[in-house]
Amino acid sequence: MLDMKQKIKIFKALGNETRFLIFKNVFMGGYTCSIDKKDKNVKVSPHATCVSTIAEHFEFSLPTISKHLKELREADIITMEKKGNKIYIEPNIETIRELGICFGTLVENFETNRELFFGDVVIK
Amino acid sequence: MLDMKQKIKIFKALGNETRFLIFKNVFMGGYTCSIDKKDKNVKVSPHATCVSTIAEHFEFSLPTISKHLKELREADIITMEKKGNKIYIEPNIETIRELGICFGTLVENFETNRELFFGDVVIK
DNA sequence: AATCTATTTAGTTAAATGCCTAAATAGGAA
DNA sequence: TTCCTATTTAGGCATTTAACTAAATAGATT
Repeated sequence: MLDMKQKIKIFKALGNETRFLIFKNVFMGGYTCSIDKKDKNVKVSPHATCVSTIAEHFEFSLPTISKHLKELREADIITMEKKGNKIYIEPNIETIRELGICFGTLVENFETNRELFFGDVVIK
Repeated sequence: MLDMKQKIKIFKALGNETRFLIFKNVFMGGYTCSIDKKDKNVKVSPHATCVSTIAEHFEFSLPTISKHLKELREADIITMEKKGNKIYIEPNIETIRELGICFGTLVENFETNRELFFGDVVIK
């Protein structure tokens, strides 16, 4: 389960438009590094992409995108795996699933507590 | 449904430890404004609290807490309703529910796409 | 070995953030 | 009206963030 520090890191990472869009970009997948299409030996999921391929879709410099990717990785919502001189990036679906569960549980508990223990009352 | 700007606002709001804890505090409820217990006419949910009551639980100044609460309200994850000279604060469960659904859908779609359309493949 | 490709690190800068105290506003009670 | 309570606004300051360019590193290719 995600602890508080980890959740805050994730929220911070996604609370910036550029990083949010990079994450969306990684998550949606759809374009792989162009070179890989020629390389028969590179085994990657079609979701995988690499730093410079992502950077192509943004106006920002490569170092800026690299730094953002690092923050997304530290929040554990993407993975970055080095193969050769490139880094393959994929969404970390497990973390996203856990986060979804956290919100679900929160909502569920809230409603349960409210109904069973409190309800809307007039305080006297 | 929550649009992108709204989601980013929510993540930004929760991506700061103080605000995360304030939100948790509001969400967990448990303590109402002390004065309300004496006032038979104030109709509030037991989850409701007010700015100064929240501030009591933090080391930071009242204006700082007030500013953080404003940001949580602008992210639409809490509500603030003025009654008399106090402001009653409650979690906005609807927004949290929607956010949970967003993550759930994201995970679901990811898996569906992966299985139906791609699978892990070797790119040639 | 020299070069090319992919990425990160370092150093700089402007803007945003998170905190503070003091003052202003708004409503309730004496 | 005056005072008290609750909250926000204003202004200031230190830190962090998000961007840049230039240089360094690491691996692949010639």
